[in-house]
Amino acid sequence: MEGRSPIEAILDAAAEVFAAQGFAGAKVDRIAAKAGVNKAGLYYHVGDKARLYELVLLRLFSGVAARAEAAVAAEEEPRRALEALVRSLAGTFEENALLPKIMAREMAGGGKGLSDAVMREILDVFAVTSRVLQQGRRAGEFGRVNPGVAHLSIVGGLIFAGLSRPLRERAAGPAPGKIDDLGVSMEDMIQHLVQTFGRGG
Amino acid sequence: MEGRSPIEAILDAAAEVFAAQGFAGAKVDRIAAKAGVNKAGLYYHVGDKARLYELVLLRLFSGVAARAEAAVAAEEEPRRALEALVRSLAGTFEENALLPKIMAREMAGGGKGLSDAVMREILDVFAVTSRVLQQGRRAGEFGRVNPGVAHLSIVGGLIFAGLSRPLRERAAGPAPGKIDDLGVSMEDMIQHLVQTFGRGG
DNA sequence: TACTGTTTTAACTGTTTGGTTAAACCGTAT
DNA sequence: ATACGGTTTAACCAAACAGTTAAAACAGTA
Repeated sequence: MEGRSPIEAILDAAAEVFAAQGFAGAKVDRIAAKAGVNKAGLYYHVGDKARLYELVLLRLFSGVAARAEAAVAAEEEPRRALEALVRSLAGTFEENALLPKIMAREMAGGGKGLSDAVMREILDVFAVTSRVLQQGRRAGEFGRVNPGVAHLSIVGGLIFAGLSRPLRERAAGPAPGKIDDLGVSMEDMIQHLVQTFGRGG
Repeated sequence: MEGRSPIEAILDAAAEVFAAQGFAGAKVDRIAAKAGVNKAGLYYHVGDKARLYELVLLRLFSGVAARAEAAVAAEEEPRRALEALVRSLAGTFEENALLPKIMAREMAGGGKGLSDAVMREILDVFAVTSRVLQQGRRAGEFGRVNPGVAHLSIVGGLIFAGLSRPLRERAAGPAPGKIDDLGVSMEDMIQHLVQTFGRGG
């Protein structure tokens, strides 16, 4: 917690606490302490708790669609584009594990805390999925699939797989060298999704 | 809120509030008010907030596996058994929409609030999926699929589809007669899952 | 050094919250 | 009547909490 600006430190700390405890469970004092600033400093730099949450969400979600878009654009073949999309999303969710957590919490709450900007980002991701599937179908390589179903399956599957990992590890018991808890790795999930939607329906 | 026992009224109210607001966001006074009892009465009948939450979870999760089990047992043919399983789970999640919400929140929190009993129930559901797939493969009707991948896809897909509905409706805008928000109905999702895992990989 | 604007901080405030208490209430058996 | 278990309730409490304040520390700069 040294080189970054205080705002960045605050947003990082806040994202962690919001993800782990939820909005109501997150205590401003705790976030400030984790960020290494005084609570009053937090209010000075960022604003109140609601604004802090909004900024955290924006930071977490912004760029997800662009990243997926770029990954897809780098591929010509539809099947490769689909795989690039799935891997991009999986990478996003894995590198920034706080995003799925906060997303899950928000969805449980009906998405009341999602600003229009965040909603737009989410829709942009869906647009990428939709386009990839459409191009694949036009090229005669993919079957006819409802793009909404595909998108929900891909995003839902990846998020659910990531979030359920602690549960699966717990269920597997204290097995010392066990690599893939309960026999499911993220790679398994990715390949399943690519195969499912990269083939006909 | 008349015929039921006060405990049932309390647990019902608590489930709603916990699902909508999370554990920290749920206020005991609000739950008591919603249940039509005094806060002290709530403590008298149930206990403190943690115990209340535990009871709510037990009530929500218990029977899910048994119901799926029964649905599956009623079918002979593997493909029908798979469909029965998926429909049973979809029914459970739809009739009791609080379950996916609380589940999502728990997973975001690493499942720290899930008692061993609840974990066992979750594992029992997985066992049903696993068995159905195994029987289908033995009968030569299903392809080789990682049962963990299948289970995560089915449960994750159904839960994610259900939870994302408010978001999709919001994204679709105030369209008066629109039936299936953003073109995805639960039936679409079910049929996709049944087809995906009821065929070879 | 003195001045100015920014950043940091300890201390404080008003409210909300989980949880308790002691008294009142109620049906019923004596 | 009254004594008694189970139940309900208003009032209360201490701790936790989001948010504020006013003063101090700091950084630049003339």
